[in-house]
Amino acid sequence: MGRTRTFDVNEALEAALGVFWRKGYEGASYADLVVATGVERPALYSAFGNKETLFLRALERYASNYANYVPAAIERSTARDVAEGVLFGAVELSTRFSDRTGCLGVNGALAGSDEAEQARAALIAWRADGEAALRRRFERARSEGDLPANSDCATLAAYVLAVAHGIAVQAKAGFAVDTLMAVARQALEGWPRSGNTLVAEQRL
Amino acid sequence: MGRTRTFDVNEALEAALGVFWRKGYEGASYADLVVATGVERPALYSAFGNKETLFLRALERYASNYANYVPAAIERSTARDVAEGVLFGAVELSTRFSDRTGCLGVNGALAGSDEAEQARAALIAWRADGEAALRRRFERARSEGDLPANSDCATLAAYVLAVAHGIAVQAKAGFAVDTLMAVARQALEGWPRSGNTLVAEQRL
DNA sequence: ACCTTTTCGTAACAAGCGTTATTATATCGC
DNA sequence: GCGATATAATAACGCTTGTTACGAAAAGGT
Repeated sequence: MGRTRTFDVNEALEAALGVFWRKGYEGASYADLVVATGVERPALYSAFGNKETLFLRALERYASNYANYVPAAIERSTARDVAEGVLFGAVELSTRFSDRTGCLGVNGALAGSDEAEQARAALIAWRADGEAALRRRFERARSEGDLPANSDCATLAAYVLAVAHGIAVQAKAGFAVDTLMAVARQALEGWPRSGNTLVAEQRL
Repeated sequence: MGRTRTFDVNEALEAALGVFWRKGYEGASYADLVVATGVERPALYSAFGNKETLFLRALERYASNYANYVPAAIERSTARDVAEGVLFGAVELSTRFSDRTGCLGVNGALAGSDEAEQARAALIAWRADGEAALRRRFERARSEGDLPANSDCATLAAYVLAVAHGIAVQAKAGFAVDTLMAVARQALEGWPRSGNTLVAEQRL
C-alpha cells in the first residue's frame, strides 16, 4: 500500500551514474543530480540514501553494465587476447559517450577532500579486484604454457590496467578514438610470447 | 615603503602546491590552504589572486621543480633512454612523498564541477605540451635512425605518457615503488628497435 | 615624528553544499 | 468512501565554500 513511485529507480540511477562519470563524486552536486534524473532531492534520498550510497550503487551499476568488458576479456582463450580485450575495451568505453569520456572508476575520486575518502577507497578496492582477477587469469595462462614460465603475472596485470587507466585519462582530455587505439596496440607490442614456439625475428 | 611581508611567498606557494597535489583543485579548500601555508586568507589573495590563479602558479612551480624529469629525459641520447627516463621519473615522483602520491598534473582536475573547468583546461594543455615535446624528440630520433623509419612518433609519445599517467593513478591508489618500477620496465619491453642493426631472436 | 603606503587578521559576505522537516497528494485494504 | 501508508514537492536547515570590507599594525621617506 502507499503511494506508488512516479519514477523508475533504474533510470534515475543510470542518470546519476552519468553525472558521476562526467564530474566525479565531489564534482557532482545534488543540483546536478536532480536535473539529470528529473527527481527531486528528497526522493533521491528515500530511494538511494545519501550521496555516498548513491555513488556506490552507481559504481555497482557501472561495473555490471559498462565495465563488464573486463570479465568478458578474461574469458578469452589466450593471455594476449585477454590483454587486448581489456585495452581495446578501455578505449571503446572511454570514448563511447562524448559527454562522459574516460572511466568512472578513474574519474570518480582520484583526488579530493576528506569527505570523498570513502568513495576513493571504494574505487581503489574495485580497481584492485579487477587487477586481482586479471592476475589470476595470467597465472592460469602461465601454468598452461600460454605465458612463459618466468612471467611476472602481477606485473603484467598492473601493466595492462596502468595503460587502461592512462588511456582513460587521455580520453577525458579529449583524445580521439584512433589515437587511443594506436596507444593500445603499442602497449601490446611487448607482450611476452609463449615459450613453446620457436620465434625468429629479423629486421633490416 | 609600506609594511613588509611576514611570510615567504615561495614557501607559501610550495605549501599550497602540496595541498593541490594531494586533494586536487576542487578538493583543496582555503581552510586547507591556510593551515598548510600558515598564511591567512586575505594574504593569500593579495599575494596570488584568487584560487584559480593560485593553482596556475602552483602548476608552474610543479612543472619546473618536480615534473622537470620530462625535459631532462628528452635530453637523453636515445629514444629508448628518453622513454625510460619519463617512465622511471614518473614512478619516482609519484611515490616520492607518501603524503602526496601520484602526479599533480593528473590529480589536479581530472573530473569536477563546472567551476574547475579552467583548471582542467590548464592541466590538459600542460600535458599536451609535454606530449608534443616528446613527439618531436622521437621524430628527431627517427630522422637520426635511432627509431625505425616507419615509427609512429605521435603514438609512441602518447603511449609513454599514457603509461606515466596510469602509473600516477596507481601510485595515488597506494601502489608500491617496486610494483610501479616493474610496470615501467614492462612498458619498455615493446619499444621499437633501431632499424640499422640486425636483430635475431630465438626462444626455446 | 608625522604621513603615506602596504600588509595583517578578524569578521563578515552571498552562494552553494548535503541533508531533512513538513505538508500535500496519491494509492491500497477494508 | 475512509483510514492507513508511502511518496511528492516545497522549503528550510546548518555548514562550508570562495571572496572581500574593514580597522589595526608596521615599515619607509621626508
